[in-house]
Amino acid sequence: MANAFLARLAQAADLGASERERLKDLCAVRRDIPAKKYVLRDGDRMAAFPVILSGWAAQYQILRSGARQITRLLLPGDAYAFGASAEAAAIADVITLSPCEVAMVAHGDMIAAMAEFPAIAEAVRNLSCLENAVMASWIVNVGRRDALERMAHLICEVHHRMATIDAAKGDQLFFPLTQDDFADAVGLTPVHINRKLQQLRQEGLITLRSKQLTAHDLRELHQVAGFDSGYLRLHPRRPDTDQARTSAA
Amino acid sequence: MANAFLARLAQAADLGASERERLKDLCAVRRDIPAKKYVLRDGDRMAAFPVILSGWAAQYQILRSGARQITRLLLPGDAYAFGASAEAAAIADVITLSPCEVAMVAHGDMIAAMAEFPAIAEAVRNLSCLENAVMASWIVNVGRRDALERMAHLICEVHHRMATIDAAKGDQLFFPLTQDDFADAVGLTPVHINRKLQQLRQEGLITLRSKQLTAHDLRELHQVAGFDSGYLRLHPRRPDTDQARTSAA
DNA sequence: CGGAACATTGACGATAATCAAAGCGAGTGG
DNA sequence: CCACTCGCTTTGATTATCGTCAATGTTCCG
Repeated sequence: MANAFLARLAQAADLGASERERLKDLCAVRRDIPAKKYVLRDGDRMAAFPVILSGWAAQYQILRSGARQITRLLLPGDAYAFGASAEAAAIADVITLSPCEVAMVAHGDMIAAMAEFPAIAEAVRNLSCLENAVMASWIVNVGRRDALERMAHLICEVHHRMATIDAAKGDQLFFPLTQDDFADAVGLTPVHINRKLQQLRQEGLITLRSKQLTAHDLRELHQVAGFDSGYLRLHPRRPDTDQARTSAA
Repeated sequence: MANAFLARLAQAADLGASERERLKDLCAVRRDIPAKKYVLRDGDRMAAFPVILSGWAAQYQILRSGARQITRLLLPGDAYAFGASAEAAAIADVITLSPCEVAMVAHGDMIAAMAEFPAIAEAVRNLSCLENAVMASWIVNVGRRDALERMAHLICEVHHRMATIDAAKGDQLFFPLTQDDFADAVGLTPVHINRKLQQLRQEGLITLRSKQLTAHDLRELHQVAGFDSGYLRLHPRRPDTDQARTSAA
């Protein structure tokens, strides 16, 4: 499998051969990290930022009360705070949810690459915009959907993202979230997650066993979740509309 | 008052005179928009993105059920989706919450400015990182805090942000949110907002009348909210630590 | 003065949290 | 190879926060 990070950036902007070469070099330093281990601890002043090459990780916060809220899932190809200054980035904790292979990209190297190749800078900007869109959708999810919808929506999002990077076999995907993790991602309690998960199973929507999730009726799951994948597309309708226009003219 | 957008970018990176000149030119096209009017409708393919120069606006989403969730408050100096490609940005609705003066910055002009001045590109990247941090804190807010804490936290955030741009007179600030708006920002119902607002008043924490908010005990309000302004700082402790180090050496 | 938007109140209901205990399953060490 | 543990899942009973519905007040503005 090719470098997930490179693939991701290539989706976000048109990269030439030299851009690709350069990006490949950036991911030279790699680490293997087991599940449930820190990738990043709050307060780390980072000279390099982590890029997930395989596995799942999560960015989260812990409150005084001890409650945890996951604010972002990092799937293969995702990066934490790339491009931002080391100071601005030293905010969140990042933990692995499954064994992960992560690349540490030196901050200065990335800046240099962006300066040299405008296409890389553009890709980073677009990816950052996508990140924002995903976080906005999480706010909506947690703020305005009930338990079942929330869970269904997260599953839809994750399935779509995994499919985008060819990490889903049809309607099946690796889903390493513990019920506790799931709860912390959608702002519910593990107990409630458990009950609603049973409902999703009883309604024949999903199967989830030993970190393997199957969506039996994706159409219906989208319906339940109120899921619309539009916000996950980096170039909505660019190919079609452009074509449509030229053929119409 | 100087251009709020320029001031914002200047906070995010060190800008020279020429950078400032260029940025000033970018905000040439301005519009005055009354309260509760669209700044941007979903699907608008944007050749320019809006920058709020004065007033409050909000980015939001509406669900099938009709429920609305505000995903981001745009205060003076904030911009929507700057730097991102027009396609990637055409996702959300933006509406004014008070009368606003907004500048429309041409997308190509911004790209050009970033290409020409690395400091501007850096500022944009850092601001984008800040945006992310704020959205993450919203996810935490809506996901893991109860009604009173949520409301207190939003007030703290907004107060801090307004203070940063010199738009707060001490513990007083312009707060144009309707109780409906407030509800949609923190994922509650207007009725519940009303009741908890009374509690905040009874406990002597705030006064809120005719869009004017006063925080009588900011310390205590922070306490209630579990608010820590760290995530809103673009350059956490850069001045101090650098100084500390040089003096220690 | 009249109306519209916004704020407030009350009664009731529902979704999700809490508390506590028991079951299950995979990996470990004896 | 079997008991043992530890992390995770499941279940039940009870509670509480917040939502819903509906009516009444209030303020602002033309």
